[in-house]
Amino acid sequence: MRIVRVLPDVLALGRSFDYVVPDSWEEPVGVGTRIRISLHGRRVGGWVLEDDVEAGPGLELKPLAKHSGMGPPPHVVALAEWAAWRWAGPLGALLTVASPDRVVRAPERPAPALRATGAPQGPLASVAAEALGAGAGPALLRVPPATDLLPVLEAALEVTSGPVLVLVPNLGWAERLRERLARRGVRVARSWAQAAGGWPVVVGSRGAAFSPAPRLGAAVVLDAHDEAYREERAPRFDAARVVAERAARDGAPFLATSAVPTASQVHDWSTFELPAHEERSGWPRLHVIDRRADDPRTGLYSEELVTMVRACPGRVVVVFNRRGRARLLACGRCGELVRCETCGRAMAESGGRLACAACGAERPFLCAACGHLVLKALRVGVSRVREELEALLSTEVAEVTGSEPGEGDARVVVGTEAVLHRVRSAAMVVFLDFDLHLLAPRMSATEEALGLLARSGRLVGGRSARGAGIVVVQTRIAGHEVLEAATLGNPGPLIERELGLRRELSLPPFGALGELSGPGAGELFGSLGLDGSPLGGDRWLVRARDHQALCDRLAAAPRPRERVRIVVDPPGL
DNA sequence: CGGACAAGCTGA
DNA sequence: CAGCTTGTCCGG
Repeated sequence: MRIVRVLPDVLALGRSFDYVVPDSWEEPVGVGTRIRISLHGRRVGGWVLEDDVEAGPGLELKPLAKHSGMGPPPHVVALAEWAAWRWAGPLGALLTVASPDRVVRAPERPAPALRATGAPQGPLASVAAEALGAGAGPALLRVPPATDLLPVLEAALEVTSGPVLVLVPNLGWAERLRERLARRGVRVARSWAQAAGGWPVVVGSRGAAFSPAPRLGAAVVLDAHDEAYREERAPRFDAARVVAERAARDGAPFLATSAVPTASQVHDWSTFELPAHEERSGWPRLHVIDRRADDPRTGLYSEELVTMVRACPGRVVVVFNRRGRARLLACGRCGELVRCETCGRAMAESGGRLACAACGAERPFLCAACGHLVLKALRVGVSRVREELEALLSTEVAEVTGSEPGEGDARVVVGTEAVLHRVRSAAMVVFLDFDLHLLAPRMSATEEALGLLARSGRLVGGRSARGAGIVVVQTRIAGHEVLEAATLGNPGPLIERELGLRRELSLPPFGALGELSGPGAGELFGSLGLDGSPLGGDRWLVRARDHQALCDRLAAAPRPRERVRIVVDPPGL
């Protein structure tokens, strides 16, 4: 009698059960296989976690109820188990990421094919080849923002016959890259079944870290600093680090690229750089408008800026960060503004309810006019900027929001920093008030601010490129090191300084942090026996010497009855 | 998580 | 005491 250990896909359950594999089954069953079981009187899905388990004493085992096709192969299940430990979250959530959307009965094997040939040329390809070189360990290649990264992938394809796992921050980029590679004769997996079958290249976004590809030949993560690699649901894994771990397990070279790597990445991976002039030329031309002398009441638009925008022949993208501005809520159904019944002013969400900042009145989080429960934030800041710019420039100005797909055809578009993700190219990118970014009260503010300039560089192109545009920054801190780094096209000194600061404060990567929140946070914090401090409300910060210590404690501590949310490596700290 | 079952509350 | 809510337990 063959017994397997099964993890039900009921996340809150968080434990496994043993079942018998029916003799009549013909489909293959092994670690990772998707199955259905009857558990406590109901049918639920699950994964086989262990094969050939010893029968427990005196337990009447039930048979597996149904075969639901392939799941992640055993080495990916093991990787998911590691990630569940590393980010202190439920394994089932990671196995869901690692499983196909639809039932897959068999892998799709690639026909033996000729690979694209021709050794890649140029300085980028040669530094990438060096970084991928045998025995180098996890490598980080600093490349300026306006760089075509295809030579990096060609270099990776040179060192192995595959599979090469390539991660990019979003699906749009993934699809464009697949098409480009396919046009060059590279066989890129187009489905889960093909990845499982061992196609030579797999390109995907965050979830592809858990692709079913067999033992890797190489792994590449492009724009490794991008926050899109961080899963937003628990466990909040970092796909770039998952891929680094996976490559290490497979003995495959790992290469991350970034214009603005994080301090932790620079610390943990060996950094490779382009020749200084190459790096510099891939950063955009930067124009700083020093507003220190301006009357604070002149508002957001300096004379110099208005002149530059008027004179610009191409598309202008205006970035305005409305953080810290009053935000209005409106009903998602009837459009009624959410206002205080006592004093008539705008109310904001506070602890799941609506609160008036002016008079302190409180009421439930719903529309007073129609009772609808969905209230949406009005982008008041950006809307007003749009109107004001339109009046100033006497030209049409469009507002680009995070949710609407198109960028329209207006010459000038305005939006929050999300606009930099929606528009592909521009002649000019303007930051109306860059100080908001430079002074954000987060440890990672400087990294993020430089990241915005790098992203702008993708839109306008490198300073030495023909027809390249310009990035314009209005600020009262004109000598800020972030602006200097972008001007020189060298983030190195900034990152070194950041690392020094973090070393002094024992912040990551010199120590590990976790954030606990929710009603059970205090209880869990108490039972961990680790250093830390309350963050106010239900939130606690835990500190440990390293991830081994932090994650081992988190895995061993009993979970309190009440809910706790655990974020290992909380962003912004 | 969600079904089972027990204990607690209410109303006629 | 039926009928309903709320709480606790537990799954192979």
